[in-house]
Amino acid sequence: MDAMRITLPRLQLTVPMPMKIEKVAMSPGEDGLIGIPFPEHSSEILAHLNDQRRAGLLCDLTLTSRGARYQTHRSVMAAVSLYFRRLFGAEEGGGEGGGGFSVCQLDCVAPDALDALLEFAYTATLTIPSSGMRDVLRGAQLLGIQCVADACRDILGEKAEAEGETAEEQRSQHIATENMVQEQSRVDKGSRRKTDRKKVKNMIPIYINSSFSNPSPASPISHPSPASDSIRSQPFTLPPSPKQEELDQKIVQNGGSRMIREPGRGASLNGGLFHWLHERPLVAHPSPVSSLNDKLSEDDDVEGCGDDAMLIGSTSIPTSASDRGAAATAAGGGRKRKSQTPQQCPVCQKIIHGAGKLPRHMRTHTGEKPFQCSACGVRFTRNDKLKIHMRKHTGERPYPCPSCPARFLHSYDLKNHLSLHSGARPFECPLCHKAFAREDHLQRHRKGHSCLEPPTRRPKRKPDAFEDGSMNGDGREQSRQLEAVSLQAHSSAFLPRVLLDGGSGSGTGPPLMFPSDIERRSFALQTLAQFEPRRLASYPQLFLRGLDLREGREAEEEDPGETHSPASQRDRWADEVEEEIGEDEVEEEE
DNA sequence: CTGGGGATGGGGCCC
DNA sequence: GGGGCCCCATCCCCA
Repeated sequence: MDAMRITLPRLQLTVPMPMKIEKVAMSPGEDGLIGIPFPEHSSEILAHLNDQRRAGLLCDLTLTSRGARYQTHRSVMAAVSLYFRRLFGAEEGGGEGGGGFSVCQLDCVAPDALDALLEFAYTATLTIPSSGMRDVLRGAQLLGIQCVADACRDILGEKAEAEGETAEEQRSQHIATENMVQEQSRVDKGSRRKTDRKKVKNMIPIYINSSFSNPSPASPISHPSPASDSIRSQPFTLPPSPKQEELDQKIVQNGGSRMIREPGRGASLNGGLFHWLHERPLVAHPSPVSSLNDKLSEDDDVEGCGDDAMLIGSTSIPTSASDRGAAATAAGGGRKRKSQTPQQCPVCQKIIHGAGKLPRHMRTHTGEKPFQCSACGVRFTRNDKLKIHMRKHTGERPYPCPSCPARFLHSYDLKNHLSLHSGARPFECPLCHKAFAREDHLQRHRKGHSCLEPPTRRPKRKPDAFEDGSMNGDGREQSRQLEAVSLQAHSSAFLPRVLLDGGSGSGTGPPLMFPSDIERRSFALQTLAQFEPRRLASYPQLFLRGLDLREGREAEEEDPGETHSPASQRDRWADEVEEEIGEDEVEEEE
């Protein structure tokens, strides 16, 4: 249900839409200047630049590496790379602030690595073969792309090694960089045509301790504004700029066809792909509808499906929803399901249960907040939420604690509070046995990386304890055995196994990923599948794994028969870990 | 990292 | 069927 939370923070639908801007401006109590954030602006700019790069539009820089050519934009490269900043004199206090380079030969950076770094520059996504990690690290160091270099070192376990560099070494490397930049600059100023053929053979590996930060900071993937979408929908029909024509001619003169390499194409696909998403994925732009779907998928991954790619899921909506409801009823949740006609949202196709609930749901799309607090002007999408909000002004706290003077605004606050009195912590981590009073705290605990310490409360299982019949296999004993699965199982129990296996270092293994990027990759894959299937075709393994991964999560989270009782959750988690054990044992036998 | 408060969106029941 | 009210799950934010 929350699979997309990381990449899809709650949409601020009231802001980007022009008709809502007026509402914002008219909000009482907001005199003077107003700030209207467009959180998707930076990502859209980057995406447009990437489109231009792929189309060869407005490119004013060609990078070459061992025969491969990559068209790019100097401004982007200067924003990403300290090396290019200095090369172009674009660094703060720099010289002419632009330079006149058109071709830069970087034979010291492997083509695939350069390709990956370029892709990173335009998408904030680093996609490289795991076998090419060192090349990328080397390239990132050479070009002064610090965040990529740091990530590669982390992955390669060379953090300490890199940090162990002496200041003297870094100084010498820094000087080498300066010399390299100066040399490149001097020659290039002399003859731009000569630059095409010039080989920078004396590039010295450098470590630039820059403070580069991602040019596209994490921003919520929110719906694009209609205006931006209309722009995006227009094909690129602009004629090449004179500079572009010159550049193209130059490329032809140099005997090289224009080469916009796609990441991961060709030989680089041999090994297991390492796909690392830096910040948010920028592989493509979702349409407004799909954005809304994505937004909805925060809560219901299957239900919010309006695009063709997800039609299968869409057709299953009514069944799924009704089944879930029926299952909830059958599970003895308490409330009897009222016979009512579900309504389907025309925007996201989501099935809304309950008569009269569709308008309420639609406001989540439009951003309309018709209910305004007369005291502070805050607006709400729902009247009942405003009513609760008004309690803050009236001081009404209708939920008193029977055990103490505390009173609460919400019934669930009281419920949480009561658990403090009772000391009840019904939500226990099946692995470290840490107990929580609130389910969401346990979920947070499981999702985070806090659950990494080896279990200490219970002894390790005996090797054959389960087989010799001395154990009855009940849940408690099973839990003890689960603890013996080891730290790896502990940390991996809630991660798709393929991801962890990817860390084996094998070049042919599955992709290695950071756990926190699971959802991001999943989203990126889906977006890629929807908007750039051609590129996705280059990632067969990645695509399949991504979908498997996502389906796995959905299967886990969309189980129509699941209940949210602590006991049932423990059972499910125990099952997960049990499967983990089974897999481990199979591996041991092998 | 955890505990706690608050916000948000969906579903059930009722009028 | 529309809407109010309530409960619930989940998330975010802050200390």
